[in-house]
Amino acid sequence: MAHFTHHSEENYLKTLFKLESLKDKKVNNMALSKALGLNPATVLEMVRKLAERKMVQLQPDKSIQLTEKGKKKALLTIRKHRLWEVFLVQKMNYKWNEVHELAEQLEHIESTDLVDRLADFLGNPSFDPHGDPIPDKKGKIKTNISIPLTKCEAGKNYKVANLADTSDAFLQYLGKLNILPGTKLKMIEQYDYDNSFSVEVEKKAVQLSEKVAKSILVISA
Amino acid sequence: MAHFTHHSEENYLKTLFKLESLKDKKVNNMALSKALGLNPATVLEMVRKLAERKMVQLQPDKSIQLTEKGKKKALLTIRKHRLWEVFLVQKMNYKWNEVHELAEQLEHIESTDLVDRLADFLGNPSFDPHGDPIPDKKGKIKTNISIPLTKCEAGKNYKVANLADTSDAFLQYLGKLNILPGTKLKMIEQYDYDNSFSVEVEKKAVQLSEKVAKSILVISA
DNA sequence: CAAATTTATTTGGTATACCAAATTTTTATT
DNA sequence: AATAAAAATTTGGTATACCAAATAAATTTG
Repeated sequence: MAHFTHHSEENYLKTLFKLESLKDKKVNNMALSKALGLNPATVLEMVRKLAERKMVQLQPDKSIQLTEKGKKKALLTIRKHRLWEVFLVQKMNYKWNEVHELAEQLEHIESTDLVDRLADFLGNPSFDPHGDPIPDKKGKIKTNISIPLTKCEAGKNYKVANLADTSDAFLQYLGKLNILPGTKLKMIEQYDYDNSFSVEVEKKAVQLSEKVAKSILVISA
Repeated sequence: MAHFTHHSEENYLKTLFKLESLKDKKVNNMALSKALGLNPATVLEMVRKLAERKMVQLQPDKSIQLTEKGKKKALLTIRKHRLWEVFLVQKMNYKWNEVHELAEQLEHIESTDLVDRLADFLGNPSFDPHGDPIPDKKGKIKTNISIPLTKCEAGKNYKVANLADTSDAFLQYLGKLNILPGTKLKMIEQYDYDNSFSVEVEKKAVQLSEKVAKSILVISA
């Protein structure tokens, strides 16, 4: 019985990794607690255990930093999560917005071998259904720093790097909007109403649904 | 965070179900403890909780019996386990004897919907890679009481009911041995040496490898 | 049937992972 | 710098799921 020994460890590391890479702001106990939805006392206790296990380092200024070991484990957990998401969408016919909870469970299955086989089975995808990149076996994320349009900041300029959906229908639709790999665009804003986006392409405003936006991968420009 | 609330519950119920259906001997605390590999004190404690949850009933003679509710949950857990085993063998290319541990983890994923989709994805198989029957969505096991030859008792007579492997190669091989659905045979013994079997078919002894035997499903005769 | 053995049960602990309510420390803010 | 606010930390608990060792009850057996 594989005693879920460090089942929650993966959640802490994953969350920590996301917080670290999100902003360049240092991660403190409060931020981590909020992100995990747990009591700060609990989180502090756990972080100390993670420090004993050399997964994180508690800096003198009380910020929490992943060690290389911790970062690697975080990335491998993210890999598992995202591959299972691809599986759920591609093979189990879930919609991309329905899979998070289930992937959250599946990511804790302990077997790197299974994950690698799963990756092969799925055709070694580089992106999950949300457009987020999937780390490789060694925990390396494609240095391809492209992000889906859904994660862009208003007012900034980007260049289309890649498309997560390569179906004809999608490509033709984008073609009509004059969007293709290489196109320069500027994020205007996201509308709360339907989560759609407004972007500027060749001096003209274009409306993009969330579904479309998440499949357009861009890099800063 | 789905607190694995009754993660171990499934193990207890599953094990209990297997013990109950194995022999018609009643299941006591000792037997269950041994089967689970846990301390009797632990098991007693847990069984009492299961009784509170109406999953089992503690009989006056101290035997432990599954309620209908408990039996159903046990069967649904077994369903999950066996479907994941099929997935691991058919899609992840594991060998049938390598999948138990992993299925043990996967069976605890909470989502009946996923299990049903998985079943569809796998073509709604009736047997797992070991030849054990897979309960349906409602927890019903095919009343088809056939068991793989690997589970037969020496000296008893059986009739071939079904084949778990329907590949041409397998059918042709069996054909040469004069074994096909309907054939009557008698189990002689299993050899520890290579786990192969000796059975009597039409008064002649026939040697069957474990691999072959597990795909031959029989009923008592 | 009484002793021996096996089961069941109780008791006192452990580890993990949580929380709420202080309290202390740090960081603003005026 | 003094105070207010925020963050960190401590303290005392909880629930789950385990265990070992002691005791009690039931069963077997000579």
